Amino acid sequence: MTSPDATHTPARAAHRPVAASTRALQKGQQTKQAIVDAALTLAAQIGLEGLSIGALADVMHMSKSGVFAHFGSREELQISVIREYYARFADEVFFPALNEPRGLPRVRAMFANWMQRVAVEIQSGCIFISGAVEFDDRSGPVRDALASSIKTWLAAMFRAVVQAKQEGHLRTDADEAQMAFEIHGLILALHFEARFLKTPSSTHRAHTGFEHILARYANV
Amino acid sequence: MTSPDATHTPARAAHRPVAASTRALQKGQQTKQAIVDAALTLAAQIGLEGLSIGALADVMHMSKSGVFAHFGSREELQISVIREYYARFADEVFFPALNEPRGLPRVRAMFANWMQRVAVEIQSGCIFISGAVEFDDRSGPVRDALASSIKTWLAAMFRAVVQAKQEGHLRTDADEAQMAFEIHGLILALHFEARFLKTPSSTHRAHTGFEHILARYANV
DNA sequence: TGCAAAATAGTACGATCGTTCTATTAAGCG
DNA sequence: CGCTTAATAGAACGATCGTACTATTTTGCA
Repeated sequence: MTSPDATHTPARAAHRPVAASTRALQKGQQTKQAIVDAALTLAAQIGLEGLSIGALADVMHMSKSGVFAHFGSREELQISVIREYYARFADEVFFPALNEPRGLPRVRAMFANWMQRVAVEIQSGCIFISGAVEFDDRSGPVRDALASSIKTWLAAMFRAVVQAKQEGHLRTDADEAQMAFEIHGLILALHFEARFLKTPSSTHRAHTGFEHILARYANV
Repeated sequence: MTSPDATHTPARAAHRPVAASTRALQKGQQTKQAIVDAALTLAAQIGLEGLSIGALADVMHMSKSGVFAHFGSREELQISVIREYYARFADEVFFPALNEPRGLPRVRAMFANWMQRVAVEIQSGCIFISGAVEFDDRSGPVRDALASSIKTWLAAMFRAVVQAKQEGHLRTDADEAQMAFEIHGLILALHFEARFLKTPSSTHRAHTGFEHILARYANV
């Protein structure tokens, strides 16, 4: 899971807190980061399309033009939000799972981290899911950024499954892409039923579903 | 799967073509129906929230106020669209499956019809899915209408699974709600990966996933 | 055919949107 | 400190939104 876009802010490469290289972040950069943070919260709730510069300016106690100047266009703001979301997703879900050994343990860790994140997003909202719906028949740079981020993560999950098979943890006839698809379905059903329908048992259902998938694909 | 709202237009009770009872549909009623049809097409593409009366008036070659007068508010228009979508969904997915005998055959038919509909919606868009994302942290009558329709359908699917177990088609330890959840996940993953990511194999993946679920829950 | 009622059009309103342009303030370096 | 440049504010733009109110047209029945 490498960055889907090289124009990423260098300061956020490794760790969250500000000041990365020799020079500290300029004033402008840190307010821009603060704006993106607020925009992320806003977009998670009302969607990337619902995100408005005016509302964002209110939250930030800034003028519309002051916010706008940092991005130059609404699309660029949306793309910044997507990149920030992607970075946090990778930090919370993907990278920690690398501490687990290749194979099934890592797959389990990735799913567990994913579940944990979705559990939070039942309240806050998930930009990957809402964005996919909002941009599913549009084109342009925002859609591209979103699709790129999502594909990168799904590919990482797929690779982990492939490795599990290589390690001999899965049955020899296991279809890795099929397994990844079914896992994705569980996450989507969890998000749908928990966030929209407010079905309380959804988390348990997703966990059980994952065990069912393992029972099918894993060795003994 | 009964209607979630009794104020349904009586003319659409059984079959699509107009004129139901003794008196034919008044002019106003049939243009209203035409507006709802157009609104449904529009909403499937750009979402219930993206639906605007101005754009709808353009499509209909009518004035904004002419369109507006039929509904009295945008919310009422959105609710009409949801009801129309629900009615079509029931006609295409649920009712035909009742021709199959109770139990596994009917479950299979419901899933097959559902799949077939989603296959179409890969191009046109699905209001249940996009609506769920748009209204997942809102409240009000539109959300209520949407949630009611979706819950009605999911409950129908669940009942079919329960009947399958009653008929002895499922293993005695089969958890019906769990099975329904996993099926829902397949549909959501299909919609996500086919419509947004444009992964061509998604339909096959969903079919295979369903067979996996049957292999787990069904008797021999 | 004529007339009441329904259906539709037309216009206007306040709000909000993204964006542009210009002015003002704050920051950072010599 | 002073000066350049970056950062922010302010005002205005055209567009679009949902809705209200008032004509005008069309419909359907006596």
